[in-house]
Amino acid sequence: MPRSYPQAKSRLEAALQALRENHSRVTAPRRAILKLLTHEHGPFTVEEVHRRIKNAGDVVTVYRSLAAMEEIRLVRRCDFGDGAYRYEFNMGEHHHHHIVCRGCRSVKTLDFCVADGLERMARQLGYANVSHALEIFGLCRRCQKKPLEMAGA
Amino acid sequence: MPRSYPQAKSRLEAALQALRENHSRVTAPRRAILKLLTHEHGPFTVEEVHRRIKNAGDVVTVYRSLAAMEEIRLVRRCDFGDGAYRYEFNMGEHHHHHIVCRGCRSVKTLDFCVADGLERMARQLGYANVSHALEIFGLCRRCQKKPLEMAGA
DNA sequence: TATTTAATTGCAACTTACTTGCATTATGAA
DNA sequence: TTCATAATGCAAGTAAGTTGCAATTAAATA
Ligand SMILES: [Mn+2]
Ligand SMILES: [Mn+2]
Ligand SMILES: [Zn+2]
Ligand SMILES: [Zn+2]
Repeated sequence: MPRSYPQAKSRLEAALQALRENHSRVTAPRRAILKLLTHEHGPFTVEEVHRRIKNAGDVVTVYRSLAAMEEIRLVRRCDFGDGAYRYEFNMGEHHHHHIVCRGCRSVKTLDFCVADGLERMARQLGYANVSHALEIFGLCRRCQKKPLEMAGA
Repeated sequence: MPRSYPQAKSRLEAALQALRENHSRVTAPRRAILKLLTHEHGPFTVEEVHRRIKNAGDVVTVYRSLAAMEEIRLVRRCDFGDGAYRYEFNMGEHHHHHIVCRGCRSVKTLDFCVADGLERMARQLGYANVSHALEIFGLCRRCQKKPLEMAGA
């Protein structure tokens, strides 16, 4: 059971407010999606969000809602390279990176970034609008003990 | 016109040899694929490889060939997050990273890595088989001058 | 060189994550 | 309450990539 965030409720309220301020509307599916994202550790795939929520509506709604939330910077999308994007709540907080288990897809957060220097370098080379994607992959302890097929290695 | 690599011919020969040593077979499609990858700067999508090569056979063959070559470490796959994997020749060389233009998908190579420390950290946390993915994104100078739709921003 | 084995290919069908069009519903501003 | 328009649901469409299988062919071996 993932532990819920402290301040989850106020984060939820702030997120709903941000929706309103962006000419978006607060609907039952969006409320449910944001409740999950603010209360539990992600990131989550669209399918996971949809599965875990009552009132999330159609999957298409989850796709569209998360895309809209990304636009207005309520959530971040990340790519673990396994064919499904994942979303996590991030409302203006500093970005971070993950160690992702290739077996169970569990995630450890790395709360700092080593790519600032690279971004600066890219800007010096003339690039605008610079960003980066960084994920660490490995097999977690638990998955190392399981037979390989289960661990997905 | 991309400039061709020095030593391209011997790299190609070495690659074909590596295929043989791995109980793989040297076929016309594979020869053509490796000729492209050793002679021109990548990385390339499967579609690009297929389009630019006579004798590359069916696209499925390109998919399967590149997958096989990745298995035996002749090529590396990278993910620019735009829906199509890309492959570049890399036969035991040190890995590197890229600055990728979000407009034209042109690539600048960064011949060093800043994630070694993170990998070490992951191993200390108990992860095995650690690796990472890192790409820098931006809009290159040329694309900054184009209208936004063209630049894909 | 001829034989044999197993890797590779081509084709068509399939999967999967995600997108789009459109008619209907419902939010929230006026 | 009215009303403009944002969001939704459903169905259909994309697009990258995978898979099954029969036919082909590289290359090991006789
Ligand atoms: Mn995170
Ligand atoms: Mn490269
Ligand atoms: Zn694990
Ligand atoms: Zn560009």
